[in-house]
Amino acid sequence: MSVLDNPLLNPQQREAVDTIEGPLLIIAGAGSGKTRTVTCRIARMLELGIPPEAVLALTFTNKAAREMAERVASLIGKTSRGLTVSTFHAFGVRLLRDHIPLAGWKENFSIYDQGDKISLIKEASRNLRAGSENTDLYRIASLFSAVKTGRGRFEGSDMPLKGLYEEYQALLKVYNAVDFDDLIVLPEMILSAHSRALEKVRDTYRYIMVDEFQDTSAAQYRLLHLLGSEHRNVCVVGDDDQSIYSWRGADYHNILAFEKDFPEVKEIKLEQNYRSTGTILTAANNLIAHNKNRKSKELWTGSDGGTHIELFSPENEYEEARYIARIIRELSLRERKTYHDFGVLVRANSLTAVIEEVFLDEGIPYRVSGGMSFFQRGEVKDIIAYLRLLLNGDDDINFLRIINTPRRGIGRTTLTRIREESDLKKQSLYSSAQALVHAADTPLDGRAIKNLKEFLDLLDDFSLRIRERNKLSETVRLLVDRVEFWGFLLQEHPKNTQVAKWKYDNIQRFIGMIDAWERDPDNRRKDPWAFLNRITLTTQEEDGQGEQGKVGLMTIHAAKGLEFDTVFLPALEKGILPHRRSLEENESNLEEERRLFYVAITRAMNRLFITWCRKRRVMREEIEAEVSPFLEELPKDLVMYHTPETAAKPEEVAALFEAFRAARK
DNA sequence: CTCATCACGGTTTTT
DNA sequence: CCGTGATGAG
Repeated sequence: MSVLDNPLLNPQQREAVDTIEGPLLIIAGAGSGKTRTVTCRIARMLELGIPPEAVLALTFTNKAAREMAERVASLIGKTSRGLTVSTFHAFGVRLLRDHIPLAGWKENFSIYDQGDKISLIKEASRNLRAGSENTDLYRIASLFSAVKTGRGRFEGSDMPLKGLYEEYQALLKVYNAVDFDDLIVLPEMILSAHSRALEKVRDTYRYIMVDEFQDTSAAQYRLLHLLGSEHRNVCVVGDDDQSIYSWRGADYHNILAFEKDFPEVKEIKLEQNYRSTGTILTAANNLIAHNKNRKSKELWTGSDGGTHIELFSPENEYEEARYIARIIRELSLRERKTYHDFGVLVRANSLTAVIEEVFLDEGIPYRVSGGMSFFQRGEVKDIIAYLRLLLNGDDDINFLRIINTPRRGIGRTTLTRIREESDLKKQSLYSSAQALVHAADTPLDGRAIKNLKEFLDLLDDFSLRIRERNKLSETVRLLVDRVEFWGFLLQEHPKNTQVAKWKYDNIQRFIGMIDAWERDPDNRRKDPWAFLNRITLTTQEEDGQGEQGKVGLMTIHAAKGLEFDTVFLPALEKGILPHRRSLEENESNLEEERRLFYVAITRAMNRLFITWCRKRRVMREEIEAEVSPFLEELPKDLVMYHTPETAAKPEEVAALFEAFRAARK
């Protein structure tokens, strides 16, 4: 039986699935069965005999990539080896693995994440003796990113930044490291300049598919164009109304560029929504109609009606959280919903704190996604830093991170000496440290030499172990023991063994993850370098098991692509959604903020609860909160103001709960 | 060189 | 209110 016979496909979807050759643009509204269409299309390709190696599917997040691979596998009944489903960035790594020497880097390069990038900018600034200009490093980092990807210039900003950027770039190269932007920009550069490499890549990936196309950046588009303009079998899927990553360079104008660069493109619109009630969909349609810049599109649904959107304005954020908790409990009792039917979506990570507190207090199980990733926790990053350094001795940033972690008596003076040597000889800190330890006229005192030598011997020892291809998880376990990390954690948290324990557990968990990765039969490349790159590109925590049956608490951004029976949107306040800082940055961000609201609404299948507080505690003070102006853009007849009286009283809830418990026995 | 104390700020969103 | 970074004493 062919994929095309799948009864779940509507005519538009089927046409998309059956259009394999030539450029294809699928405008897929929220909840329009996009994933099904895309995965069926891949299955169709394989069915037609296209070898999996020739198919490249690019997604935006790791999670999306994993899900797509899984769904394709379940469609064709086996894991399709050879199929490439990856994020743009991971694909960039793959290209660089083969070709980076062409750009002047060595093959064992390190990838620097946001944190490393900030450290590197600090380092560059120190080198230039630019003084500790406490200008916002965060902003500098994003300006550098804009410049590198070709969507920003230094004009208009302060002049010293250009020098700083050049130093930053030079350091990256010396450290044999690349940042996230390089993962896109370097492949583009290499492939543009080396036609043989380009031809090889083009011949390999003859069918390309891009999911969440509205989230691609200009640089990513250029890379895509490079890969696909020859064979033109490029299919992009997106929804301009769900473009919410412009701050990161995403540019939904790529949709227009695509139409221009591939004029023979076939366009298919998926406008039937299978997710939400008529009420929710109408509200979403009315809201998004306020945006001027969009491709016209109107979602419709076969199902009608649905309950009103419920509004409520609690006194403060605690009352708001308790209100949400109460509704969740009521609905799970009355309507037999399970906890994972509920999603609480917020604009900013900081808004989750109070809700977590109350959920914890009221015994509502929840899971938070987004926020700091496991791999970015300090103690885990420390261990990762060891590994990075062991694989790439030029990596000064990671050298600096661990040279005195755990404390080994190497301080500022010694470090300054090593830096001087390194500046003088133009070599890495590691090499300079080696040189200073063994030099006859070393400026270091005996104690420093001894400590430093111990550290270097440790590095040499473990670098050998890694090269000998010992089991990585065992090697890391040994390393953690050897540097006495547990003792270090205890020393760092003298008053709080709990915290030390927690951090140590994280490290054990990390080792467990390495172990699992080494055992995974689906991994083709098992070298430590591949592992490190993988986790550097995994900033969002992978949804592990044990997450079933919990309320989803996350940012709106993190909720994209998900759906919930019931959605809560707390803090729908002026200054939060639309976010003040977003508007301060650029007035025109208002439309993106509205899209954010749109994405949030369209996550809901059946019910939507919107709340805003009268007062809210921000930092130290309590401020008067105001309702978001977006709320007025929802049709009045679809909303209903929820007064506490209409809700169940606590006694009633208790009674229901008792009945529920009795029923289970 | 390490430890303690103090001041400060809280990052919108993530590969 | 809590965690991080700078600064100064031992």
